[in-house]
Amino acid sequence: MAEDNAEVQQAVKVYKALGEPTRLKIALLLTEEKNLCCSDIGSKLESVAGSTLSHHLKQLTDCGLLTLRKDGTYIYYSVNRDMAKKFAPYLLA
Amino acid sequence: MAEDNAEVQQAVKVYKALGEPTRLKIALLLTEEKNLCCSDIGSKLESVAGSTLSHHLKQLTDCGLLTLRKDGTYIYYSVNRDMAKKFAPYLLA
DNA sequence: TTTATATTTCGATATTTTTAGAAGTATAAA
DNA sequence: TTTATACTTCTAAAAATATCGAAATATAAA
Repeated sequence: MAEDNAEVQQAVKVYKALGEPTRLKIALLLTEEKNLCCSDIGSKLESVAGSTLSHHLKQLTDCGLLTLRKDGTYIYYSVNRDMAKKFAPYLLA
Repeated sequence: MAEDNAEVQQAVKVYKALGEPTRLKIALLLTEEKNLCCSDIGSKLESVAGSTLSHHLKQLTDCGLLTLRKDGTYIYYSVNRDMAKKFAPYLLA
């Protein structure tokens, strides 16, 4: 299949990441306010275990939608706007 | 949560639909060539059972990404370009 | 009316995903 | 060094999803 290339696989990953309510909310939170850390995000969601949140953030980061910056024990996340623009501009609207 | 509204739920559905390889390929096929029917699509994919294909098409239709037109025993599918533009312009690129 | 074709629904299984608690790692603060 | 905080990894269970074959439905063709 012609479409079966690396870019399509990345698109699948991005859409899979966004196709889950908690993760979409995280992505939306991070378009409103950049540089939130894991626990900031956790406090803005309702009852998500830290380990669960960690998995979600990993998935969003692995697909390229989020970038991170480490500072001490904190990890600050932001949205990669180019990725959002390309695959999901709805996030930025 | 402020983001927990109907539009976000629709976005989740759309992204969930696109976050699976076969369904993303179907969506891409239909942006290249509109008005394909279920069996046309099946013949362009590798080994997907008709019943499976039917489920995928239902999911893509239910989220609003595809429209359909019935003609006899055939059902012709097309991409809803406004939806694609809003949520996943990558499809149209 | 019988037969064929296109698609859906049902029933069941296999796989993937989500979730969370416990334990682990890493950095910072006391 | 001890203690605390931030986050990750491990393990395991529960929930959701994908898949298919068989049966069902619907329309068209013979």
